Amino acid sequence: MASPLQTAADPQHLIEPLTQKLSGVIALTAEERAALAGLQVPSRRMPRGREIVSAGRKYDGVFVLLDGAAIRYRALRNGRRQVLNLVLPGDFIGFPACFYEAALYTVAALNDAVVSWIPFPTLFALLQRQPRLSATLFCCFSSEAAMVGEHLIDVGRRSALERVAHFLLELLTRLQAIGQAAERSYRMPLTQELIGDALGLSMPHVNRTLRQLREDGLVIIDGQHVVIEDIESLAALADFERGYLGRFRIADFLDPG
Amino acid sequence: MASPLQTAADPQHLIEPLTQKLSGVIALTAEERAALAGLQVPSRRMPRGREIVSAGRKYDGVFVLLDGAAIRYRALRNGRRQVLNLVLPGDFIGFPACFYEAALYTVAALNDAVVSWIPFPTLFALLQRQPRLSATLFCCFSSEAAMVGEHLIDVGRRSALERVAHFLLELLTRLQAIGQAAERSYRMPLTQELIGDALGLSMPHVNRTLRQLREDGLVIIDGQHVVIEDIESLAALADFERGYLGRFRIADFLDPG
DNA sequence: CGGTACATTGAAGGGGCTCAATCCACGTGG
DNA sequence: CCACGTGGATTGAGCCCCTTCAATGTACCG
Repeated sequence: MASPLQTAADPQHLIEPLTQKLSGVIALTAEERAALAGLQVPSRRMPRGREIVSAGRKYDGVFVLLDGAAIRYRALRNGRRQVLNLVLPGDFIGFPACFYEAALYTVAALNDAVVSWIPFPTLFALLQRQPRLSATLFCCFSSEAAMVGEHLIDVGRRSALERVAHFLLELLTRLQAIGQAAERSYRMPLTQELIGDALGLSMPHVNRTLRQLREDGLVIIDGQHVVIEDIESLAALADFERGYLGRFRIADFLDPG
Repeated sequence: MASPLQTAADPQHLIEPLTQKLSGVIALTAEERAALAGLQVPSRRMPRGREIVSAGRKYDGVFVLLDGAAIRYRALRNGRRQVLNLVLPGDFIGFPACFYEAALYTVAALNDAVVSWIPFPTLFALLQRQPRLSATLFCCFSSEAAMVGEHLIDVGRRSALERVAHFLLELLTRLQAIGQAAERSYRMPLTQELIGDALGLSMPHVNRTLRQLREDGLVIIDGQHVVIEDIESLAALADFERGYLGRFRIADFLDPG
């Protein structure tokens, strides 16, 4: 089944997760909102498992994930796989690889997802006309880079228990930011095998670690349903600081429009 | 001893490592070179060990490393430390943390270093007037983010031997790009302890791993002097692809000026 | 000459991996 | 309606890579 190309009947709706994300960084003017809405980007449905970006191919633009979830990963020659990050609605797909001759990583849909496509000429024209959006985009890219940085700290210098705890808390915070998590619970989009590939652990050990967290009364996990029982203790265990997911301060340096 | 503030008597010279780096992405016009040279940024000498950026503090701009070397790292509560990346001349200091309320990581000079300071208003004004430079900067940030990404793959899914091999090759490539390495040799700017903090290994094991690489005839290490004996075998061992350090392709999408 | 920083090497222990079996939920077709 | 296949979760046993702890070596410097 070929993925049907949806006509962008309602571009305002389609680009909305991105607009919402950007407006969390600076207060967007009406003109900027109009410029974003005017992008007229087509959206495309991607079935579960489909590769949205394939490592080694080249792309003349960036994708934005509008609905669903995806993972960015690299498959190594020895059969192992490292998941770099989880892509959630509003996130760009293609950074930082999009400017390279060949994509560095593969991005695959975790479940049925919707993505839109912004060609480079369109993107650069937008940024040239709306310099404040350009600065905001720097912030978004910074945020993604910071998440990979925290991820590196996780994998490099934390125990399995600390890693999983940190992972669960980061996911809670990110999902809350886009309204897909309650105060202490959410739906886990990854299998235990993928959690292992993200955290540099084997699947059996992910399972054992989750069991330990459960036995310690820190989390409840039933299938995909995750409940954080004791956020304080979990955050202490994981040395979790949500600063890197938080607010930016460039608004002070930009003209109001 | 307070760090002496140098008068920017020769800004063209001072900003040169950055200009050289940017001109590796796109061919800079005379106007763009002049705009960069006109930045009039003061440079400052940082003695070995000095913190250039301290985690938790806030900064109203970015630094550019002009000479020397530095590490970006996070010190964890449990006393451990993770080095995120090595900062070399021409690299920005402050990305991705610079847009946050508080710096996420600490950046410390490895040896006597020279940095320049670009306040946000100056930077944003430059980018607004020179949109091609803005796009080029996106590429530079992409490159830094990609290096952290590769670093994550290294630490998450490779053995100690593969990690160290990959690390040595990445360093060779990066130092060559700025003319600080010969075809197969360079001066190692990090101690074995710091290599361990970068690769998620203990110092004794870094030592043993280096010895193994030496015994296998892949590298020669004598103090700070590193010679890659067998690049092919080392690259095969490390699964090293230099693509992420390589060329960009945004030039096609930008007007020549 | 003593102190500091870094490199080197050994011994012992543990955290996480590998390999393997089992279980369960679910969908699908006979 | 049940047999079967499949994807994922769960659990166990054994082992190995890497850590921790510790001692020693060595160059450099005040």
